[in-house]
Amino acid sequence: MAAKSRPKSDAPDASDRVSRIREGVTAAILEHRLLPGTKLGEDEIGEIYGASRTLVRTALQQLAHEGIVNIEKNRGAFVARPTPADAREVFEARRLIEPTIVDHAVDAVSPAWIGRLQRHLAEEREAELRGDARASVRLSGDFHRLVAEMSGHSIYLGFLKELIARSSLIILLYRRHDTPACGTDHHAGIVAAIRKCDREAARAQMLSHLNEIEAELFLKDPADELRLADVLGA
Amino acid sequence: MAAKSRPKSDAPDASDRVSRIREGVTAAILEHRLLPGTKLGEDEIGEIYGASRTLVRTALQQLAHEGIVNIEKNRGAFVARPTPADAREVFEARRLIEPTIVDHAVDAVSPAWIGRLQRHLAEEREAELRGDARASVRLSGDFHRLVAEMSGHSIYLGFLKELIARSSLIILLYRRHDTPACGTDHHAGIVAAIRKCDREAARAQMLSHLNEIEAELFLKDPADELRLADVLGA
DNA sequence: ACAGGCGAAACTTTATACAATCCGCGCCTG
DNA sequence: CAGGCGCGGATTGTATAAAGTTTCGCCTGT
Repeated sequence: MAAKSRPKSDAPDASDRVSRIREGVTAAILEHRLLPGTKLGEDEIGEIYGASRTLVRTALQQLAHEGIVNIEKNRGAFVARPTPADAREVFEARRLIEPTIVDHAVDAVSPAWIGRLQRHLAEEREAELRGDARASVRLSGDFHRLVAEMSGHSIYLGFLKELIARSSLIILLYRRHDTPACGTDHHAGIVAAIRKCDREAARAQMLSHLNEIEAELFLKDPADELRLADVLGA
Repeated sequence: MAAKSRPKSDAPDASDRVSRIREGVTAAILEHRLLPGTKLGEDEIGEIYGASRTLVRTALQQLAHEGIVNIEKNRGAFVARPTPADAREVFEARRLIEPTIVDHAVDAVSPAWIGRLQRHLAEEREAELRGDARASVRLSGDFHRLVAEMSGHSIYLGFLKELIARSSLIILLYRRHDTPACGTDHHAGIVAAIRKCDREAARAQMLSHLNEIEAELFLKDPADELRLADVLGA
């Protein structure tokens, strides 16, 4: 048999050059290395990744569809700058979806999954101890993504990926203090509830976790100085 | 053939051409004119819309991101063929999101919106009376989209657009009888509840409406003949 | 007659060249 | 001296051509 490996259509890493660009930019945004409003020139990115503008363009279009990049006609692509209204919508959606996700995660509980979750918690703790803020932020988002993968619902997973990426930008823009991005203790509590197959506790802890994150944000009133801030911020 | 490509004096938006392609294909899928598995050749579509493959490609990529088109590497784009498992996920997501959407729609109630909704109901009834199945299917989906627009939550709206498009494929694939796509009576009941600002009734009616739609589907067990059917169906 | 492999055609993918558009800067004018 | 106008540079949008891959048909060998 011609043992030609059949590449999965959705293999994120590996040989897909478009995916490499997309994930490189996404990682930079998730780690707060790219700030909202930053211009993402096609030639510039193409130079960095050694790719043609064609590939860069498709990657940027995908990111635009995910809501973390804005493409302005004849102007170019920019890292998105979510408004406070966007922020409220994102967190409301997360409060709706994520408790349901953890509920399904309980259905999929297994030693392998518990192991993956606990390994992830260890990584998070290590990054925080090391004071690596960038890794910390990225891993906090990855925790939520991991739970969504565990739930086995590909649609919820896709939605949540978008919400997490946008949340990263929101936290960067509107967080009050330099408090840790996502309390690791909360994550540990959620894992514990999942392991004990305690649905209600898991849902409740996820919900309060999200509420605490949003409570740390300072979301200006839309009618207030939002317009002014937006214009001046550009 | 080169002579034909003549840009109009004032092209409204070059990006609009991509949108026209995307919306044209989407409408064809929503109206059950394009069947799952149909190959969407780039040359073919480009010929139809008088556009270059570059534009067709971006449109198809957007549709792929919405989940109604599958792009297989080096093979091309095909209308998606949701599995029964996908169908269950889609309807579970809708059961989660749409009751919340109608809840928010109640907050936005106004004579203008009630008017739009009732005008839409009239359109639906007319199409059904006329026996126009294609318009009927499309309008049924449009009703849900309209309520989402009324809710004012752009994120929910974006998610729901995806879910509706996929639902259309699912209904086409798995509906048992030729029952009307979406009971117009249900829609009328939902509008009535919204108008009366009765949150609980609106949520409950939306939920039971979705349940009835899913109940009319015949979703084979995944472990059953799914694999076989998929292979033979191609 | 049938299985297996070679080859050509068609398609997607990628790169490059061209055209259109926008922003900034300098000049001219009032 | 201030403000408007027009030109130049740069960047994006689009089309076309080259390159790679898959698929299907045909041919040959057993």
